[in-house]
Amino acid sequence: MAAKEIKHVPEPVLRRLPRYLQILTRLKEEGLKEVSSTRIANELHLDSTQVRKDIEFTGIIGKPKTGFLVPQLIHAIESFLNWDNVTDAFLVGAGSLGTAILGYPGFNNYGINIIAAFDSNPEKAGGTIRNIPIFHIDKLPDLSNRMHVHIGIITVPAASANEVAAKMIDGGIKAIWNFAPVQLRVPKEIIVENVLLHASLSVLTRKLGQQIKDQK
Amino acid sequence: MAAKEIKHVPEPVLRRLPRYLQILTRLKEEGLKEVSSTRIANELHLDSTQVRKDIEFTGIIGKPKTGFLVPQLIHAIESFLNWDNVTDAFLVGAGSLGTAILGYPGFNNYGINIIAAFDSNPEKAGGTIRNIPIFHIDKLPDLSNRMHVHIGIITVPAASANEVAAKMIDGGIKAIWNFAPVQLRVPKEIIVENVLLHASLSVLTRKLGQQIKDQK
DNA sequence: TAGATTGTTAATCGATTAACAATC
DNA sequence: TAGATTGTTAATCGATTAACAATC
Repeated sequence: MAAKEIKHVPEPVLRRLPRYLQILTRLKEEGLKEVSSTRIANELHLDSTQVRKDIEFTGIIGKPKTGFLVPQLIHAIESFLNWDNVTDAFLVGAGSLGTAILGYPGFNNYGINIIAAFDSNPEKAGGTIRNIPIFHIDKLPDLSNRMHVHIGIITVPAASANEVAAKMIDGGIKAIWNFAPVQLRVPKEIIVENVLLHASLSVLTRKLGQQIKDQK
Repeated sequence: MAAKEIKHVPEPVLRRLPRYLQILTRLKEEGLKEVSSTRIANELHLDSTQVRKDIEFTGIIGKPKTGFLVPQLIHAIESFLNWDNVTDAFLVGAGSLGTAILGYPGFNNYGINIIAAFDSNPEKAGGTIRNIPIFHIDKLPDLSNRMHVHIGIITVPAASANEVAAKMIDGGIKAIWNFAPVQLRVPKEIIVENVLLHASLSVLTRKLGQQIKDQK
């Protein structure tokens, strides 16, 4: 008997699931009990087959003619993304972006809980931002190891991002959410998810530039 | 004679180009004059053929054996992304995320210049954040039309994002950079680029959850 | 020259979309 | 029942990667 097959989940699927969740949460509030893949697909301008295939990854089975049970589907997606057990995280870089992320109340719904922030500026250490304590960056490895923190968030300038990543890895951090526009050099077992705002802007500015050019 | 063929540029290409730019800028500072696709590919863990193909879109021709001229390549990518002429933008939602984006000095390098911010809170109107004036959201359509602003940035909560988008479109805005975790309902000629932080987190939390599970 | 690198065509890979029998 | 929807296989599409002659 073969071990339970763990099917590889394509990243595009992982990126669509929270979008389904957003729709589902809204529909649940509206009192809807069941939803079809067609409905979800229409709201997001996707193909219904794609939605069904994505949902299949979560292990949920639908019913012909009616679709999927909304609460069940919500629970399945949340559990699939590991959002049902919230993981502690450290944030490094208490500048404006870091402060914004510390202040965002919603991340607990997305599976992470920021319990401390760090900065290289000694004047910031000792203070708090929205009740989250700030420490000097040098304390990170030790604190991280002692508290078994697994997620690190990098919101420092590009020039110091790799240095910060090294300290995180020292501290036993396993996954890095990186907002700095640089390629992090880390061992391959470290999970890195980049939020590259410049890459996002490039899509927007190029398309806009082309549209304006086309009109001429 | 056929009109000059405008080849479709795949989005993945547009997202990689600014990453090349980041490497190139660094190498230029280090005094490097020429760079090969192999070099760029290695730094970003990509395939060199892919890098060459991406560069081909910008119209730059390299030289066998030596590669591409660094300053020429930088200029070509910037011009391709329309980053050489900076476009004015309005930001709506002067909360923590909005403030962080207003405070980020680097966006001018990425082709946009935020000239005003808006908020629904009348107490914020009249003030400034980092020298950028804040107005009440109701003023947006008129101001936008008069100043010919083409880019709008949405940093309001999900619940009000569509309302804001409607006001932007009223104001003649053509491209929206959306940070709210909702699907915007806009006419198809409006360019929307989403920064979905929850989608990014889903990739991270799922991978981390799996890694931890695999170790058991 | 010898060898590294380009530009480009062909092959592969993976994700999306189409088609359709099974089901409630 | 009739008809909408599921689950799944097959076809298509598009992006990535491999191969290689041309070039400096």
